[in-house]
Amino acid sequence: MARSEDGGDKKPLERLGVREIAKRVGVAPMTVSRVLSNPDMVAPATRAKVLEAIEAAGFVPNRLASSMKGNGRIIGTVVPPLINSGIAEQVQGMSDECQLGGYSMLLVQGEFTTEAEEASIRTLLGWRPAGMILQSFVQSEVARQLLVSSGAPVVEISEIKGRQPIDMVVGVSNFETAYAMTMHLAAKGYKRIGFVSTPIHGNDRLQQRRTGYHAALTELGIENHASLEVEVPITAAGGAEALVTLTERHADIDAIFFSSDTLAIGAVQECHRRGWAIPDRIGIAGYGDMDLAAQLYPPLTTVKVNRYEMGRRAVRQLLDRLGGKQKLATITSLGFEIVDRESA
Amino acid sequence: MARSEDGGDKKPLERLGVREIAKRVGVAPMTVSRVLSNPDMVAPATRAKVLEAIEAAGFVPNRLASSMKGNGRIIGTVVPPLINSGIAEQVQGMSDECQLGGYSMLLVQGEFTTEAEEASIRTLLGWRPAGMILQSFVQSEVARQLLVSSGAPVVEISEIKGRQPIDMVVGVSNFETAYAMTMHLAAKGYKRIGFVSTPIHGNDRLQQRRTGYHAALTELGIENHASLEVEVPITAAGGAEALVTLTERHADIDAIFFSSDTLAIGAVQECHRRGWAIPDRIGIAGYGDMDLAAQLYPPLTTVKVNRYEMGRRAVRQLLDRLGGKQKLATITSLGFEIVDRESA
DNA sequence: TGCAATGATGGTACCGGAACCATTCGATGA
DNA sequence: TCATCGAATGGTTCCGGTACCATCATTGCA
Repeated sequence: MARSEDGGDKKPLERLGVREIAKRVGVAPMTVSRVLSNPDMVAPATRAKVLEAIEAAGFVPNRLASSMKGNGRIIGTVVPPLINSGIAEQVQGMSDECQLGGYSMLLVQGEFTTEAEEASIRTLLGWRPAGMILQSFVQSEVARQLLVSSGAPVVEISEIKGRQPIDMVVGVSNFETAYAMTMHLAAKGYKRIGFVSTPIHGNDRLQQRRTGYHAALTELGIENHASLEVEVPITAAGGAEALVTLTERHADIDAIFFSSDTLAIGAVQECHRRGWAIPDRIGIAGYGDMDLAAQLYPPLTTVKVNRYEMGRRAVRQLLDRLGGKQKLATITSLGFEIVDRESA
Repeated sequence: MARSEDGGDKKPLERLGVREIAKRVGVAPMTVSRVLSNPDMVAPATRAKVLEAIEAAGFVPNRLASSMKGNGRIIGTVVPPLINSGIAEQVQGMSDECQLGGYSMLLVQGEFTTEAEEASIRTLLGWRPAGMILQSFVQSEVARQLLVSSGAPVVEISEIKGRQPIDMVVGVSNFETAYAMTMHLAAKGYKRIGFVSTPIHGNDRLQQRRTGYHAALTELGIENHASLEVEVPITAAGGAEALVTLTERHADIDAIFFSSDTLAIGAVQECHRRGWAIPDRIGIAGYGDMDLAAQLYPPLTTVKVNRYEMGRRAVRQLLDRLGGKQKLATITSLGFEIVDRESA
């Protein structure tokens, strides 16, 4: 395709750089650089020649080098296991928005232990990202310090209220959502409502959801019983197991609010297995409104939170800040919706 | 926490580098660099002092700089939308393995159009990754050329057979899996078996699955009818829709093989809605064995492919190559399993 | 006609680790 | 006692794009 006219063209290794291209065209390296980042500063004729040479040589500019001059184009992010419901959508949203803004996304898997979190953040900072997006609040004080002194903007996707954010926050009020769903269930006539979640410890979101559930019950004049709450792994099997546990503990339980659709769907399957009618025998509510929720039989009543949008927004915040559009720390609360379907 | 003893310590910006650390400790920059990458070459006493200074200053070495010297620590990957079933697990596997090997993962969203693919690969190459992992075969000839001349090892996670791979391949034989499942359904007594997939065009995997389905039917002495095949979007609703379409077209259809569990699950829900007994009225088979498949009511017969492992293996191949353990192009075929449950 | 303003382009240093080679020094052996 | 060797450490340069400033050529306007 690219024919070799002058001696050194014959597809050498990847030993190409602006200097090499410049030499071939007969201009200065700076001019080539300008064609790449500020095309308007270069005369059309020159620009065309440079672009042609770039094309012919299959030259791909080294972003590492330009990043070193301070124009980082990496958005770093630490996420919990992608398999968890909702995270994938969120990452998708982040990725899409990154690409739109011309940034690349560096993805680091983060556990929730303090030291793992710190390690993840160290790794990220090593790449001198233009900005960072973190799931839930940063626990480690050291990591917090590192982030602040890095000077890069940070978005925490998390619970809206609570701890002091490092910089910006995007999220929903998990308290509100859970409160609203619990009240919704009560309004539908359910008297004894259980609450099932994945392990709560160290997870702001879940803590807030449980608190919201508690607050609603209290407001309804219902006493909170720890025996109405269960923690299970985030799998369909976990949901089924929780249903079994709770109905064994309380024969009169008439509704269960699951902190994740995955769990709720598992519970619905368990009901089918037992021949229990939903919502007559027991009402089931989920959280997340994943794709399957609406298609489920019976359709799942759930809290709809737009995780994709959450991811997009987080990146947008970052890019706006980088673009100098806003200086201040911001907290963006996305709305939510109680999707009332037939399962409760 | 870190107290400032000598004048210049008081947490300046992020203007730290090996040179600065070296100055503070009273050694040469090279020594600091060695502490970071070849600690054994530095005397324990010196090393300790350097580490202490690093710790105190909150210094995080700049990986961009070291990457420029040829020790890239980025594994780049282009993936289809994460929301698609299975991809999330796979990315998880890749990510875990990357971290184990001390690499960071750059994630680029890739569409399946030729130009989008090319753009994604260009972006990736800009970061001079140590290796790359691509989903399905690369279509664009230009992109292919770029990849080859980049000199970095490439793993395509795709269909095992077929096109000439760029370098290494990890995957399963989609032909085999679909062939096996179709034969399995026939062995269970199903006579008229439909095939539902997401859009096949440009997707090697799906093409091979369909071919496997065709081959099995042919071997069974059954003629292939295009009317037994439907393409729908990869959602539960799509699966339900496909079930409707096929049963309307062929009243005598007695089993449907879905190319994704998500579709199959949607179809199962549709059956519940219609009060159709599974597998008596119709048999349903999926592909992927996602978490929910086993918990579904009735449990879903499906093809189990370990996507997580696939991701892990892909990265492992890359790292082995980088470590010089193997030189040749390899094709790794992972096994699969027909999980016979009650839905068919 | 002359000189400042504008636009296009070139030269060079720099970002921050690390490869490469040089140097220092104490220990060992003949 | 001195040559030899290896371990520890230092000095310099380079990777490749680009910020910064300098240099021209051209144009506008007093």
